[in-house]
Amino acid sequence: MQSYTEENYLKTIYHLAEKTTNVQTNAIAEQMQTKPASVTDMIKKLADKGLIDYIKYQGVTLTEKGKNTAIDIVRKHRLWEVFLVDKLNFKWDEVHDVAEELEHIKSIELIERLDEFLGFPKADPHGDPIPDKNGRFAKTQFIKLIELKVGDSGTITGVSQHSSAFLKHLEKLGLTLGKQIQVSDVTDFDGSVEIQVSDKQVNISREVAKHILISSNGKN
Amino acid sequence: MQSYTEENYLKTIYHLAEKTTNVQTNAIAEQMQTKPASVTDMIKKLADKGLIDYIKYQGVTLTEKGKNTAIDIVRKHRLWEVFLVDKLNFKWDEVHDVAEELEHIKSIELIERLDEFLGFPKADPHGDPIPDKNGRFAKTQFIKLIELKVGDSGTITGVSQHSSAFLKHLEKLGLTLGKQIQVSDVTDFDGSVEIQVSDKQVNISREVAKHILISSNGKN
DNA sequence: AATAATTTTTAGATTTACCTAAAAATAAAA
DNA sequence: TTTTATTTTTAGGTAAATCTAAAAATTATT
Ligand SMILES: [Mn+2]
Ligand SMILES: [Mn+2]
Ligand SMILES: [Mn+2]
Ligand SMILES: [Mn+2]
Repeated sequence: MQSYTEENYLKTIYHLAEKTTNVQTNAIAEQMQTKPASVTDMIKKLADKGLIDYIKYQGVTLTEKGKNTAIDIVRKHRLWEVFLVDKLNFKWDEVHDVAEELEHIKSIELIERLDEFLGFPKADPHGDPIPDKNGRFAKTQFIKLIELKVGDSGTITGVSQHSSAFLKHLEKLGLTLGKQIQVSDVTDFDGSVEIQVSDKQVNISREVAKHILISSNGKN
Repeated sequence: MQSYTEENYLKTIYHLAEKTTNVQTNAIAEQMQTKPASVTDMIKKLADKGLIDYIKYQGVTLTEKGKNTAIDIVRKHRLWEVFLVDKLNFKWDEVHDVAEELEHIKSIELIERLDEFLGFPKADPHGDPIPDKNGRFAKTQFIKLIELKVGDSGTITGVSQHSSAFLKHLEKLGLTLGKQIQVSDVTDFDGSVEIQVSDKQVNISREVAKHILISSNGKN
């Protein structure tokens, strides 16, 4: 059984490992909003418990056991987010912090029944995949909106940025999950992208376009 | 903002204060499954924070602020229990431990929306009243089943014992919340009570009858 | 290869929530 | 009203998770 804090470290390491192979002390510290010295302390403990492999000065990697634990927390986090949006009518930019707390509730039965109650969802309100109870993810095929060419179309199925500011911005532009879009122009000057959504033309910056994930349904 | 532990102390003190006016250190220790010395430490802290009034060797009482905090936790606990039973199909004897964890999730918005989602319930799965968001309880008029005379009838609206063993026993006898009952006999020998429920006759011990709460609907 | 910069670890403290054992206060019994 | 029993508090310590400041290891730059 892991403490609340240990669980958060494992989850952080898991997410960092999605980007870089070798997860470093400073990166963990930044993500956890703590100091590198504290991270070193916790890293030793997690290594002692067999949850991570650790060589001094060389960063850490999750063991099988550690990875399973992390995935389980990710599963809980995302299921709770679905609950908050689908059942309690929270907006997609309001759910993360509450889910950060709910993900630590320790009851297998609870999460099984919640999963069923929600209809075994495959993705959370941000399009992130929800692993099943065995830790398996349905594999998804995303492409960044920025990579689409003029004329390409697709469906918004995820975002790779979860800040409230970003999500509210998308909401305002009508760019929500499930929306059908088509790229109508790419501005030479600043690389901003003009897209067609629900019969409207909207212009989004390169920065925004980078963080919208599209499941492509055909090029032109 | 209180810690998880502080919240549990406040809730324990609140519940003990329902029974005795002056809540003693040993009683708190027993309830919290900890040692009196630890209770003294925490009591000092809560007094410093203005959540309880404390005179050395004289026990404690909740301040207005402390009482409000405690009631808020009771509210959350009971709402989550309703959620678990009504939405996730838990049985009434399975919800308490999970609710003990859920009650500490800190989000006013969450509990407001949960309350609404559940249809603003007035009682939890054990018949315990749920305070509204201002901490006010709908006043209820219970009488213990043991106090009924032969011929008296009423509706089961609560239990004053929450152990899984007791609740499962009632379940097996068909004595669940909302059931209409009538006392048909009281045995001289052991004081056990014979009651009529859903066209069946069941015999329950004095001990069981003491912990079933009835909203009386007329004597005979 | 030597020096400088960066990253990571150790050393030594702090805070929270516990504990045991012993002392002090209060309550009950003789 | 002493004596005894019970309750409560203090004294002193432990473990988890954090911190700052300084030392050590690694990596990058001349
Ligand atoms: Mn999230
Ligand atoms: Mn998410
Ligand atoms: Mn309960
Ligand atoms: Mn209850």
